[in-house]
Parts: sequence; C-alpha cells; structure tokens
Amino acid sequence: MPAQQPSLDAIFSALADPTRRAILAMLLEDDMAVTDVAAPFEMSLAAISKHLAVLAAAGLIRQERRGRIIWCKLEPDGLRNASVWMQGFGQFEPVDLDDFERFLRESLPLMDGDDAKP
Amino acid sequence: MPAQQPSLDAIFSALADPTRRAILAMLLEDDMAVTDVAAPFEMSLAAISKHLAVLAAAGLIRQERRGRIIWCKLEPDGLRNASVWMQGFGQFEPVDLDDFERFLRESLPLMDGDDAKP
DNA sequence: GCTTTGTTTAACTTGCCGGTTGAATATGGG
DNA sequence: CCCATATTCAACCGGCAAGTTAAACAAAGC
Repeated sequence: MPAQQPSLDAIFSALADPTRRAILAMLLEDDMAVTDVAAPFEMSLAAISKHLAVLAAAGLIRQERRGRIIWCKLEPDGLRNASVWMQGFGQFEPVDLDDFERFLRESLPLMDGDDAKP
Repeated sequence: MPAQQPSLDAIFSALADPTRRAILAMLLEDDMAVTDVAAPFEMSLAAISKHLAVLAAAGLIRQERRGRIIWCKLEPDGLRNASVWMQGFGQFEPVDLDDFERFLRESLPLMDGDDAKP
C-alpha cells in the first residue's frame, strides 16, 4: 500500500477541516507523536487519530512507527498537485512567505471554525 | 451582502467536489449562464444551481443577472488566500502553466470521482 | 508476566451534503 | 396578457463524515 497518488478530492476535503489544517500547521514546525498532536485540541484522541488517517490518506503527512510511538511528519509534496491546480486559476503574484506567516498566526488560535474574536 | 472574505473552510470544501472543480475549469474558458453550465452534467439543474451557490459563497465565482439569465464568472482572487496558505507548506517551484493545462485535460473528462483510465 | 503508555478499532449517534422532484419566481417575447 | 425560458426554493432522502466511548492491540518497563 504505497499510498498511490492521492486524488484532488482527497486532498481538498482533507484541507477543508480546520482541525486538520491546524494539525498541518503544527507539523510544519516539527514532527510530532500522535498524543502530542492531540494535546492542544479539546476532542478525543481517537478523533485526532482519525484526522491523521485522513491526512495520511490524502498524502499530506506520513506516519512512521518507531518503538511504540508513531511519528507524524509533513509530506510537502502532497500539496503540490493541488497547488498546481489552484494556481492555474489565478496567475497569482509570487507568494510572500510573510503572508503565510501572518496567515498562520491568524488562523491557528481558532481551530474550531471561523468565528474570530474581534 | 458583499460576500465578505470567505473562510478557508468554505474555499477548500467547495474545491473538494469534482463537479465543482469541473465547473471552475469550464468557467476558466468563458463566462457561462447557469443552464449552459449544467448542460454537460448528468445531474439536475437544481443540483448545479446549488453547486454554483456553494462556489459563490466560497468567493470562487460571481453570479450576476443580466436580463433573465444569470452569468457565472470566475473570481480568481477567491483562490488567493487558499493558495497562499498552501504554498507555505511547500516552497514549491514556480508553477508551470503547462502542468495546469495537462492537469485539466486529465481531470475534466471524469467529473464523477477519481477513477482514471490508465 | 503484569501494568503502563501509545495508538487504533469498533459500534454507535448526529448532522451535514449532495442529490431528487415539483412548485414558485422572475423576465422576455409574441 | 399569456406563454416559454431561466433559475431558484422547499421538502425530502440516503449516505457519509465527524464526534463520542469503550475495548483491543502493541511495545516498553519493572
């Protein structure tokens, strides 16, 4: 099961969930064990485990067991197809990484939807 | 209702549906009336109408009535936020528009899932 | 070998999503 | 005014996705 080229369906629906995006953002900083990934969230560990499975199925992360803990690491290539697809629509100006930084800061605190605290 | 900044939730879940992506690809070539958008699909007009509503809510298209037909046009800016978000994960090489072209050709014919003909 | 720690599986509930059909609401044309 | 065209609304249905809890499985440690 080499996780053959995941579909845009899988990738975009994986990204559609704020919890999963938050997880990706966390993994961007460092590889993490499942339990540690789950820590900041208010939902059950099982739920997070499922989210991780979804991300893995979409090719966005990889989970590899070492000892009894399972390490989750980002798989940046997984996003490439989707990124290519999207950019075709916009001819966007080259992306400013600072924008991304800011974006993360804005979107990380609220991992439960879209209601921002004004 | 100025369609205030749509959320990543809305954008990504809009993109997660193959029918909706196909619609976007169609609109990339030209603005279209709702009926014409619906034509190539095998589902009801009402269903397509809903899909269009979802895309509009996500800020990916705009629908403006002129006479009795409603024109759907792409709103490329709508993708920018999502694109910025995604690229932060990859530092992707500059996107090749030919890649996009090929991608479209591959993904357009099958607007019902992921089974590609090998 | 038993217990603890880490993670997944199973069974179940709930709510949303994508589709249907049929009626309702414009708008334009004879 | 009446009819046809264009689009949405409303009510409904089936399925799946996301969450829960409790049990199972795996690996380490004593």
